Amino acid sequence: MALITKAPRGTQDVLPADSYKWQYLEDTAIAVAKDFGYRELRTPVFEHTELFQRSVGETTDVVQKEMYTFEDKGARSITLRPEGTAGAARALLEHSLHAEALPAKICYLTSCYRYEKPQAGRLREFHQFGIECFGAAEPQADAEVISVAYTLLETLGVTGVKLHLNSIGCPACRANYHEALKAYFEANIETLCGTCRDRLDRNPMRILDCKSPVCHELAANAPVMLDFLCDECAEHFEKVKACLTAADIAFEIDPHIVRGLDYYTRTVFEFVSDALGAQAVVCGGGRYDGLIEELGGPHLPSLGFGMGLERLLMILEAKEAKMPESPRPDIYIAPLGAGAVNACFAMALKLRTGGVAVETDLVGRGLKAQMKYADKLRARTVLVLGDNELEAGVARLKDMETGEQTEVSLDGDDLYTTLYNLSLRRELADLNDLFEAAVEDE
RNA sequence: GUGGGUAUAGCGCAGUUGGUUAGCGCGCCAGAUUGUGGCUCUGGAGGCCGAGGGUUCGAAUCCCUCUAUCCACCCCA
Repeated sequence: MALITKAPRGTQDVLPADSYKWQYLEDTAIAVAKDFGYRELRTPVFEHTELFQRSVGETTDVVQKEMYTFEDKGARSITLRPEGTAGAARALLEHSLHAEALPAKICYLTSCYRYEKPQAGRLREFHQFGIECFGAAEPQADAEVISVAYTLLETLGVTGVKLHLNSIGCPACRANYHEALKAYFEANIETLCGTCRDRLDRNPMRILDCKSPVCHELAANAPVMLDFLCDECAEHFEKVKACLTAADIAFEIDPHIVRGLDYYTRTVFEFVSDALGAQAVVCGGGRYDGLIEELGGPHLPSLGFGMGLERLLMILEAKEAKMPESPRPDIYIAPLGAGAVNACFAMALKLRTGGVAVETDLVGRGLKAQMKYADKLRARTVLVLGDNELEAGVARLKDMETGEQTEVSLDGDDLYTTLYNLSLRRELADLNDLFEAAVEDE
């Protein structure tokens, strides 16, 4: 296929047949965040390149090889955001949001861009829901942020997801640990696989995760980060765990979690799904107590998470979680004969203004074809309007599920009332379904 | 960046050791039913067989190159 009719590599269109699912995800995420006091922040798709170099970290893969960076016509180096936290932190400082009551709690829905090789659950343009809690040092903040992700997943009916938790300490205890880890692996350097020898300098903690059997065996006896935490970090971690336990949020300690962005400190966590293949992390986040200072702001201990929306949707579909139905017309109005066209148009407009979803003919189909079309659209009802009906002022409204026809008057609000009653009955039925589902869950 | 699989109609697929006009299912359009959908039947439209090059009398089929896509490594959401 010619390039001109092909979306760029690693990007996806959300088609009209699926967009309602995205609206559902986004609406639910924002609603849950709102209950926890997180208000939406919108930041630009692109930022100054330096922002990401400083916050994400010069040595990370994301900065070194995955950013979409270009020079604009004013000779500025610009980068499409590879993640959401940096822009949020920048906006916080630029508008002094931290000068208002602390903590500053924000959430966002953003597209992110990374030049990677696409595979299952990994795109070059992907979408994140995220939250950030700026200026909250207490362990309850860690638990709260985690509980937002937890609650969202619960609300969406996601199953098969586990919370993995770790603490990577502060820069001081982490340095000690890295030394111990390096010493351990260097003593066994001949046994390590090729990739792990490379990792030794850059990110020794990655070796713990290596799939090669030799490295795996070595890793089993390697020193564990949690043993190297300083007193403050250890205490903080204990309190986070206690807080989660008190709230019945299950977690498992996973000493292998290593966030790939430099700004993380202390608590790090991942929500891992069993439905995703190799890219199993649907949500990842943690604490970043040093980031705001790094960007020239005050000392402002903070934390947050990012949740991959494409991955989230993949899970919902794999697990066949309950989602709303795709939208459908309440009524299809079929004009019959040239004389009825304008009357149909006027009636459609009047109903639409009153909040009814109406479809009518735009392509000159015959009646039979219109019925088929209405069926395809899954219209709940059909009203045929021809000369007879217009003259009599009365038409028959057909219920497309039962085939039953009800007489309605065309003048006055008879039709509107009938449709209203139908939709009311429908809503009551939906409520009933919800109720029954809730009872089943008990 | 490294590896492996795949590429035929809008979608899902068949196409035998190379052989004449490339098929099937679903979907789309129309008719059977002159004012009523779903079921059935009939007909129709829709393809540079991913792109370029090569071998051959002849290529969807064999060879080479490229591209796209999927999966995995790596990395992360």
